[in-house]
Parts: sequence; C-alpha cells; structure tokens
Amino acid sequence: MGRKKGFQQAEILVIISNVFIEYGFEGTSLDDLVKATGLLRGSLYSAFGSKRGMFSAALAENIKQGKDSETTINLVIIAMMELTAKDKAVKKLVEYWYEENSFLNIAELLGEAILKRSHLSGGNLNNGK
Amino acid sequence: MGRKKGFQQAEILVIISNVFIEYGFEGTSLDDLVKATGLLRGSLYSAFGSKRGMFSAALAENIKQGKDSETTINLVIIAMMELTAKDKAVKKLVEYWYEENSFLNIAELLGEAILKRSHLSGGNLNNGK
DNA sequence: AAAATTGTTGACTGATTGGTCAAATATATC
DNA sequence: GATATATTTGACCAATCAGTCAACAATTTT
Repeated sequence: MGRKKGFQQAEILVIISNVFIEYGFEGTSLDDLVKATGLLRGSLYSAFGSKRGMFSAALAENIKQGKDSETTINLVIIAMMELTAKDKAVKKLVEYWYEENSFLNIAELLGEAILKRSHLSGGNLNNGK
Repeated sequence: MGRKKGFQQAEILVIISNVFIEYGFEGTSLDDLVKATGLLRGSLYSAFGSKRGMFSAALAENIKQGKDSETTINLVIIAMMELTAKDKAVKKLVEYWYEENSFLNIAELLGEAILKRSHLSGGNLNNGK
C-alpha cells in the first residue's frame, strides 16, 4: 500500500558504505551521502531515521548479508573508533561480527586493514606479512 | 622579548592528546579543546595555527619525546584513520613512527589498541592474547 | 473514484563548526 | 619610561552541520 520506493535499499547501502569508508563517520556529511546516492535528505531520513541509522544499516547489511570482507572490516573499524562507545545498536552489531569471526586473529586483521587504509608510503611497510 | 606564555606547551599537548583520543579528530571540536585546556581559541590558534596543527603538535610531541606508548599508538591510529590521506605533515610523522618501531608487529599492535578502545563487552574478547 | 497510505521533494531551521582579528595586556630592550 | 615585541582576550563570522516538515505524487484498499 502507498507509493513504491524509487530505489533499492541494498544498492543504496553499498553506496553509503563506500562513503563512510572514505570519510569516516564524523567526517561524512549528509551532503556527501545525498550527492553519492542521488537521493534527497528527506528520502534518506525516512528510510534510515538518522545519520547513525544510515551507518548502522550499512554495517548491518554488510555483516548479516555476508558482503565482501574488506568493506565489512573497514566499517567495523570505523564503528569501533567512532561509535561503539556511544551507540548500543552499532556496538551489538560489532559484537555479533566479532563472535562470528572469533576463529580469526582479529587484532591482526584490524591492524592490517588500518595500515592498508592509511596510504603510508616510504620504505618497508611489510611488517605483518 | 614580548609577553611570556601563560602556559607550558608540553602540558597543554598532553591535554590535547587526551581529548583527541577520546573523541577522534573530526569528533573533537574547538570548544572541546578550549574547555579541556582552559585556554581560549585565540591562544590555541596562535600557538598551533589550526586544528590540524594542534593534532600534529600533539602527535609529534608524543612520538619524538617518546611519551607512553598507549597514548602514542592511539594518536597514530586516529591519524591513520582520519588524517594521513590528506595531511602530509601527519603522514610523515606516522611514517617516522612506523620506521622507529619496525621491529614490532605493528598490525597486531594497532589491532589490539583498537579492540581496547572499542569497549566491546559480551563473551570472549581474548583472541590476540 | 474516493479515501487511505506511503514515498518524494527541497526549502528551511537552529545549532555548531573552524577560524579571525582588533583591542588590551604583559614583558624585554633601549 | 618609552618603544617594540609577544601573548591573551573573547566577540564575531561565514560556512556547514544534522535534522524537519508541509506540500505533492504515486500506489493500494474500499
């Protein structure tokens, strides 16, 4: 009943994930998300409720639908750095992800992802490998 | 010559470091720094030039003066997540730190610091140990 | 086709952002 | 003590921030 959505939520969440990964949570503005998705603020807010809701939905989509792990781990790191301390929903998602992957060396996985993200140049950046 | 500084730069940088570690770079506002240091905006700007300058000075103080490593590594992580891609001065500081510590397993060190920061609760968070 | 329901639109808002600057104040040199 | 230099003060600013909402459009139900 009512009007149909003019977009596929899953596709939008892929775009949103990439924006948050590029700029971080606090570093991402709603204008960034509006421009990247092609949607308007009102549509984003009616779909996700808040900026945190947008991040949370993106993280949940990646974790629960088993998306590619590099995207997921980058979102997890951003969540840990900027959100798990204040946002219970995000914290629970990260804890769920943590348990599902407890067979891995998570510390090393996180650390390597950060190193990759940081675009360090210079000499020999091949410590963990 | 001229008026004396009313504060010790090294002491202020300890406070600034703690604020950035608590809120992240983008998550820290100038009001946060003003309140924590007890200085006014103008003093902070005349001492460090910009918000990035404040972070950069805090990071440099920690790296070069060999401050306690937990503070340093947390600043390094924030730098990698939010600044190395855009700020050359910060990038060089991190690269210097990286080289000075290349005998360590940096990936694991970073990962464990993030896990500690993230305040995850729940079951068994003792993977890397 | 009227009523009810849901989605879209984009202008608007109050709050907050990083940053500036002229005036005032304090110190050093002459 | 006059001049030069350095620091402090806090009011001020344009830009940007996350979030809202009433009007409009599309779809289903009755």
